[in-house]
Amino acid sequence: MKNLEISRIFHSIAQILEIKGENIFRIRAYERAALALEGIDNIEDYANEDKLTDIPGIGQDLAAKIKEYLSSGKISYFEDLKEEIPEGILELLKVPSIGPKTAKLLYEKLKIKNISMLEKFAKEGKLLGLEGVKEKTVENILKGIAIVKRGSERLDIASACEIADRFIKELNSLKEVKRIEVAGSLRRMKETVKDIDILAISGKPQKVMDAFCGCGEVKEITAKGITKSSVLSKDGTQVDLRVVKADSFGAALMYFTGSKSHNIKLRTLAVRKGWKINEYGVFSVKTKKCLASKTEEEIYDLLGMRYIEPELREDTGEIEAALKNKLPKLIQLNDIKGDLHVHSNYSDGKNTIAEIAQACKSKGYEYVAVSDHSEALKVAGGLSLSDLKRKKNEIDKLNKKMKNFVIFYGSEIEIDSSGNLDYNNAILQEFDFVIAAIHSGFKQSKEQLTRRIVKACRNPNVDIIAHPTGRLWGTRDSYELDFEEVFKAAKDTNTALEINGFPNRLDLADTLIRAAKEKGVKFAIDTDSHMTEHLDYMKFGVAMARRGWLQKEDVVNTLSLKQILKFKK
DNA sequence: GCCGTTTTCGGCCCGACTGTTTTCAGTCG
Repeated sequence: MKNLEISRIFHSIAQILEIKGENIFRIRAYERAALALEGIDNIEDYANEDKLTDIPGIGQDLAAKIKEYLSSGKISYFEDLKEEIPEGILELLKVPSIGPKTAKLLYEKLKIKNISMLEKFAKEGKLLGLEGVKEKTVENILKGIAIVKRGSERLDIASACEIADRFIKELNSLKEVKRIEVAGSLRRMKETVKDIDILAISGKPQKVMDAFCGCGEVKEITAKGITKSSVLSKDGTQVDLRVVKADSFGAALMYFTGSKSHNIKLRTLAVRKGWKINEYGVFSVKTKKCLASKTEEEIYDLLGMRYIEPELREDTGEIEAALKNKLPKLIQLNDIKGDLHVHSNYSDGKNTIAEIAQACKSKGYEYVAVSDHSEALKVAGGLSLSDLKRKKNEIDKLNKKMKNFVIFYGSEIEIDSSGNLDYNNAILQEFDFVIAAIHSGFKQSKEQLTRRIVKACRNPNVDIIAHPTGRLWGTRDSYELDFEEVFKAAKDTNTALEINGFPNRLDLADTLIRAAKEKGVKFAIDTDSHMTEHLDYMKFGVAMARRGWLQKEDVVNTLSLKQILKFKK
């Protein structure tokens, strides 16, 4: 992903400039641009159409640097900067409690160039002579190094939800807590999160803070104040709690939900109107009077815009859309009428088809497609032709017994290395739903992988492409695809692209969903369940769809039983 | 370095907590 490579370089440039003590606004411009680029998956399209400066935060200068990187793989300005400040010093900034000023001090006074040198110096007491450094600072640096060493992996959304729930449950039992909510990137439902933010209402913040820091889940307290504290949970996740009064809950929730760039843009808009936004409310600069604070709705309303759902708050056009009253009406969990990608014990799933059907029915669904692996995927118990026959018979029998619910006979079919499907067309025609997927040959070229998926779309029996980019969080990166080609093929052949709700997949990614939607592609939100408990992952799939600005109409499994029969090929 | 209902210059979001100071700079979100 070129956009992420450039984003990282801009971020590094900002850090080097900060160490050099350059103009803070120039530094912010690089940081802002780095953030903006994270959300642009088709940066080459912007460059080719000469539209780079359409991206907020990208002007003439940065556009030229992006073009330079796309054509040469380098940004000469960055190469020059690295001559001045060794790149290794940026490593020091990863240590919590070390920022640019400290990094500069460590490099200039002691020639410390990396974390292992820093650890050695700290343990030998050699940092103590430095200006403003005493025992406590050294202690914090060593703690910080321990945190970096433990690894900075981001938490998957499901684990983060579990940790947050445990804290919230414990705090909610206090009579001093009037209300408590998750905020931060978890409320925005980002695929992975770095830390967990929790916001509470209470008139007795000190009591709440004491309870929070004393939670059974807490391993270490990193900061404890009257209204704000940070702890590390037993599994090493940072959890922040902020306590405010009921009057400022809306403003605090907004501030604490972010994203940072969303907040900055709102605050900038407010400044132009002679207002100031902080976590306590919107205030008139002149009269100091509070104009709105209790709910998020009244704040957005005051700013002259529609309420913006948390999943959209990334400063990728949602504020402009809200001002023009052009926000989409986002899909909701209860719009979903069925799950089209579920594994049974015929392949590598745990439950019987009857159990799956019952669980789906009790969720209020009208249908489920039991789509086990195809024969080639032996490791996952892919079904032979005789298995298929047995499975079809069982489904037919169950369907005769079930009322107001239908089990579809489905399969998740292997796309082989040249784009052919595992079963022949005569067998494929038998299925109610065919989901095609790549599970091997990830290292092929972008062209080969694209051709495989496009070929699968063109097969008249294929209804859905499962987990289209194959990424597994923390294990495997996406394989490379020409998305323009894939989206076009999906649109032209009326093949839905899957949004896979399984927490370590969540694939397609939100930015790609949005790009595909603009090309007119339809989607299926599935769970890829391997046991009935996994059916709950639908909420994560729907969250990704919402982050991709999808409406009910964009998603095929919001269709009623009658309607979806018309969709499938 | 970006940006514009204060438009080509002169602004640029805002506050809590910590450690080391004795009023504040640095870090973080």
